[in-house]
Amino acid sequence: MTSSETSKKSGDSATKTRTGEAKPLGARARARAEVTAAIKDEARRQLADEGAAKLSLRAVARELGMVSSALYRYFPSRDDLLTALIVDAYDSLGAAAETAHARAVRAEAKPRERWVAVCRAVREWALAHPHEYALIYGSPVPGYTAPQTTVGPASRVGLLLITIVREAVQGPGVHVPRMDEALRDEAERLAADLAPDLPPAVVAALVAAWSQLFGLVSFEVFGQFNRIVEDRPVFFEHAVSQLALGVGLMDD
Amino acid sequence: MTSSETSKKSGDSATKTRTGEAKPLGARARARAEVTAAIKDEARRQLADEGAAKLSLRAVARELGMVSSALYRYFPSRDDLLTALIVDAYDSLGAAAETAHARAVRAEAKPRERWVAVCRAVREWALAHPHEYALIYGSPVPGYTAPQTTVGPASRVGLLLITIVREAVQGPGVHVPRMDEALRDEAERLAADLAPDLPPAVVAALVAAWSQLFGLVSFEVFGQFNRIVEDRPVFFEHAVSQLALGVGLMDD
DNA sequence: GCAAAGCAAGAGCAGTGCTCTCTTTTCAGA
DNA sequence: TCTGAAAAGAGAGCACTGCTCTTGCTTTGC
Repeated sequence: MTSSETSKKSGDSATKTRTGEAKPLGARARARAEVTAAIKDEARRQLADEGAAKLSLRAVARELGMVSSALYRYFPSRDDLLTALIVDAYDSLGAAAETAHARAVRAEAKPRERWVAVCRAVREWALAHPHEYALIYGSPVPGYTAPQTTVGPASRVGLLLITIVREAVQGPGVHVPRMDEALRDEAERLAADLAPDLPPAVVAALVAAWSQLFGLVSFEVFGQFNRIVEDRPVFFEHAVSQLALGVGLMDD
Repeated sequence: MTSSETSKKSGDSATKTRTGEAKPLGARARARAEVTAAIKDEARRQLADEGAAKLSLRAVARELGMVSSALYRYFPSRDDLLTALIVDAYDSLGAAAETAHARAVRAEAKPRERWVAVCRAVREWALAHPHEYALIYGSPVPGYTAPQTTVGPASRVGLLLITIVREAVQGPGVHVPRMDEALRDEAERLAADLAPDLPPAVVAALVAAWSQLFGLVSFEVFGQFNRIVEDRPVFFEHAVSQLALGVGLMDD
């Protein structure tokens, strides 16, 4: 079954040689990409079914009709598979947030509405993919080593929030929040690193709001709101709307 | 303290004679309590070393010089051991927070200072016990079933925050935050469940702040602030101080 | 004193991550 | 076009895991 598939893949790739385009990505590389994707898909399926703890390389291989040792040609360890899923999850969440933002921009929504739209997208993605969410915002699963590959995708939501505030500054303006004297140095450092064009107090509030957004989402996804908060969407929207106020996004 | 709790599963409530007098807990029950505690201690040690994913019943038994099957007399499964550790972690965190609160009260600190003191205690406990923190506020580890035993200890920090605000109401008073019309029903439900004597808008803000506090702590403990926030204590204190403002705790 | 319950030990089952060897398939350079 | 290297799959095997079952031994309550 697997052998027939592989041979089929290599067979239809022969048609491609005719075009001879710049980087035709040979049949072998093509097959490798497909198998890699299939492994990740199946792993994601098991992840959604049972959670990261129960994800088993052998079970993935079994389901794909290959022997477990073959899988190690694609991912050198279970943790590497998990890392790949983590990167994909960050990308998926980031894309969802960016799509929501783009839609809000297209609808000419006010800054605060854009903020809420992005937060809502984060929440809905998390509820739709709870185990993937747990992978990236829950306890660090492997022996705790966040590879460098994750830092880019991981920051997409944060960058989006910065963008919203930045555009608000150029528009109707933001109300710069009050800030303790003790925070000055740290706030200036944060602003220099993340958004030199924004007031330090705003950047500091932004970072705090960023983590607090995921506090709200995590509590809902991880069940901490069970038997406490009933109307979760309304509660969430109100909370993130207050968060927007905290970073200085006014109504107009 | 937890000895009566731990024995509830095996149902050794034979200690209650018809007199109902508290029995001095025979040698066997005593040994059982000691072994149970030793198992949990060793498990906690391994938890701190390697994290929940690597916690192994066999390794715990090996370290204690007993055979793995013997351990099942005390905990019917690995998940039950984890559940016991979860309950203990909630209790430990709750105790740390309550101690900090009591100290602040004794020092006649103002409500907002009490709030900050409790938040600081939560953060410091989490940084001191990252893996135990991950157990209770990270991804749900087992097949996701939070037993009823956990709800009591789990709410200690939340109750403490409510207490602080309640006492502030009786003192210099709180500034009731603005609230959307859409949130009214939910806020009233929350207030009825959690603190009927407080304004619904305050209770809703309280629940949000509660989750946001753990968002801040989780981001720090789980490494999301790495290479972003440098002066973590100052940043944290400022953020939770703003949180206190959000629930209406004024300076005086 | 005795039956019942509690407990430790050991064997064993099914499953896991991972490594090693061996064979087959594919691809690129002479 | 042929050939040798690289890539891939198959299978056996190691050390480990959670968990169950059976076998003896000890403590306990009547």
